[in-house]
Amino acid sequence: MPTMKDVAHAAGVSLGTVSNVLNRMPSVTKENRGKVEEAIKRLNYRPNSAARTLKTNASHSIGLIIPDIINPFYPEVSRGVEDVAMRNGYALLLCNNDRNREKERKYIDYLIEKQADGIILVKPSITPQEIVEIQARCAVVLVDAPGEAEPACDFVDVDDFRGSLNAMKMLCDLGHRRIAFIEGIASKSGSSRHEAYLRGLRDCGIEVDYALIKKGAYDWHSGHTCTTELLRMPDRPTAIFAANDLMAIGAIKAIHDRGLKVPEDISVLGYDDISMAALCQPALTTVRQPKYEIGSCSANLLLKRIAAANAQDAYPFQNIILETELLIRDSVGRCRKA
Amino acid sequence: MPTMKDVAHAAGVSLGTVSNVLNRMPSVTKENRGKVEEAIKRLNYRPNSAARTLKTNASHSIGLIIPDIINPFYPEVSRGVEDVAMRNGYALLLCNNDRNREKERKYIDYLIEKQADGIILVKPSITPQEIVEIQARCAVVLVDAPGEAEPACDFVDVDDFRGSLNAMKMLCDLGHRRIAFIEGIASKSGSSRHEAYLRGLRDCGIEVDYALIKKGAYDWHSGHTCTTELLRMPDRPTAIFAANDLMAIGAIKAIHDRGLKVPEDISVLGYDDISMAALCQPALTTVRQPKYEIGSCSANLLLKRIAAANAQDAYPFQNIILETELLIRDSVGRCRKA
DNA sequence: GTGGCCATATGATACGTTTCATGTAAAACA
DNA sequence: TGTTTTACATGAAACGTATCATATGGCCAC
Repeated sequence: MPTMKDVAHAAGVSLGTVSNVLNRMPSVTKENRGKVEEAIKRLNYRPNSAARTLKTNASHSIGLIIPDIINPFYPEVSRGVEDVAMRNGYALLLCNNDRNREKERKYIDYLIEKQADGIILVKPSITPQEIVEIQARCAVVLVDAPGEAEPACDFVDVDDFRGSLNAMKMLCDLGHRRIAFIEGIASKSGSSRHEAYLRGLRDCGIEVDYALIKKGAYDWHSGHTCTTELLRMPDRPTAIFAANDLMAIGAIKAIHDRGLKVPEDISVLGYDDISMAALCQPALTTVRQPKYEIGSCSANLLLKRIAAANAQDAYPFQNIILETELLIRDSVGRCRKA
Repeated sequence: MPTMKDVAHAAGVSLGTVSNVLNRMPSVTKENRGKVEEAIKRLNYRPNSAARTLKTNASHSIGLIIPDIINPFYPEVSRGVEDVAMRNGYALLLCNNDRNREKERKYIDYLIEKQADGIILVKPSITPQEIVEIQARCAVVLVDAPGEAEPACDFVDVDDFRGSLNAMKMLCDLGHRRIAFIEGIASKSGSSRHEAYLRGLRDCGIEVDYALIKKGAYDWHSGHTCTTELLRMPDRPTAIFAANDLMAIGAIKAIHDRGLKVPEDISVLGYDDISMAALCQPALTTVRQPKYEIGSCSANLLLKRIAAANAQDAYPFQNIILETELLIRDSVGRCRKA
């Protein structure tokens, strides 16, 4: 592979001049610039980014650590990240940690070793203490981080409480009084939805029936089994709020299996708006999370932080809260039960 | 950040010894190894992979260029790639080209500049000539490449012809004679499915009715509109074979919109087995593509090629054809029309 | 014609590794 | 004991780039 030295020789100029041409420095005569550009083309020269990284201490790549790209929530998030990264000349290193603490640690170390300029950590399980250590080495943005001990860090979150409360209000407005909740695995966003469920009931003057709260696991299957249990109740719910779409779709399936209809017999409300939500039968009424924006905002935040770090100016950590949107489709209807 | 030199100094040994410890060379005494390891821990030293890449000419990272991670087909593919890559100490650089020739070129150049050891190109649109040029710089594996001029390259494909033919046979065996086909955008895999459709009809002695062949675009919407047209025909089909699941789901929706039932009135057959296929109503009978395996096989092939290149031994290009699987669910039934 | 100034070009140096030729001391042998 | 072999350890050199102090030459003012 040809190097800058080869280019310099071929163009009859010095190494420094080639460097100046490559880095768009103004102090190069038209003539030399032309000679260098010609030589680059002729030799088919490509810069070696490893050498550049070694010298400048900037790899122009960022890492994205997510639970699992197969989870229908994350492709859009990662696309948002990638678009912003690439638009700014940054490459994206993708890592799936399967919500496994150890894998997460390993990936972080790996990205640091790869000289990533920054890392976006989605649903991190590491401790605030560890985050501080990482920040000493590269920029960090947290997405949907556990809230208990919010560390000094940039982060992006979704206002799940507001989104869920809003959805609950709609259910109540449609006359539903017996509303079940299928929750997910414990997490900040999960507990926000749970709290909003309780608060929503209270706001409407409905007493909580804890038998209507079921523990799911964010997957289709648990939505199905939880719903089957709910349907066996003597006084079954007229609406089900599932903490994510996958469980909501499982719920619809369980309702159909029982020979009942959605939304005529039971209304089903989801959360997330994964692509399948619009296509299932009936189309799922759900709370849309701004998935792409989660990714693009995180990436923007990260790039700003990287730029600040390079310029040695520390500005305060930012905290972006994105809003949800209630998407009214076909799976929720007015309560028919007098 | 501490460097190897700092470690060497702290441990009271030479640079070479530290390097030998880091690279697991056997020729280091237990004593020195211990001293070095202690120093590494104490200083919290991390290797600088940019320097290593510069020296060894191996970045231990590979690129994956796909159309779009949001397309439900690709998350699993990319997960397959990532698992294999990471298991072998390679990082994954993810790029979405939106099936745009220019973006594809740009990403390839970018990956080469980043010193990627290899690139997996999914549905590439570049020319065989260009592929040869890239191969001079790094390993390449092609997935679902246009077949017209198969270049000298490793590649992974799916036997779409066989998979589709098999599915067509099932439709015929169930008594269907008027079978419609909704095709996708022209591509190798697309035309295989089309050919298998024609061949399947011929094998069963059914004459082709070109009015039953509609041009879709692999998206939900085109499946819906094509089907709506088909349903308006005086002698409408009893089965629809869509070239992918998204269009099949659109077809089901169109059929429902018309007040008809799947599979009682019309059978619908998909292709791909995206995650939503199992969850839609009725669950979609479809031809499963081994998506994860497409990714993992490609990555394995690529790593082998990289290893061979490093060892200077050129072995013949490999050509892996993966098989599909017919998944019989609920959207296809026996033909009711006497 | 001289001195000073600006614009541009030069090339040595350093970044953090790996590698390899060379050095050293202990072990093995005669 | 003296010589050869073995086992490790050493540190200089090189990978391809960016940077910066220094050099060069053209231009202007006096």
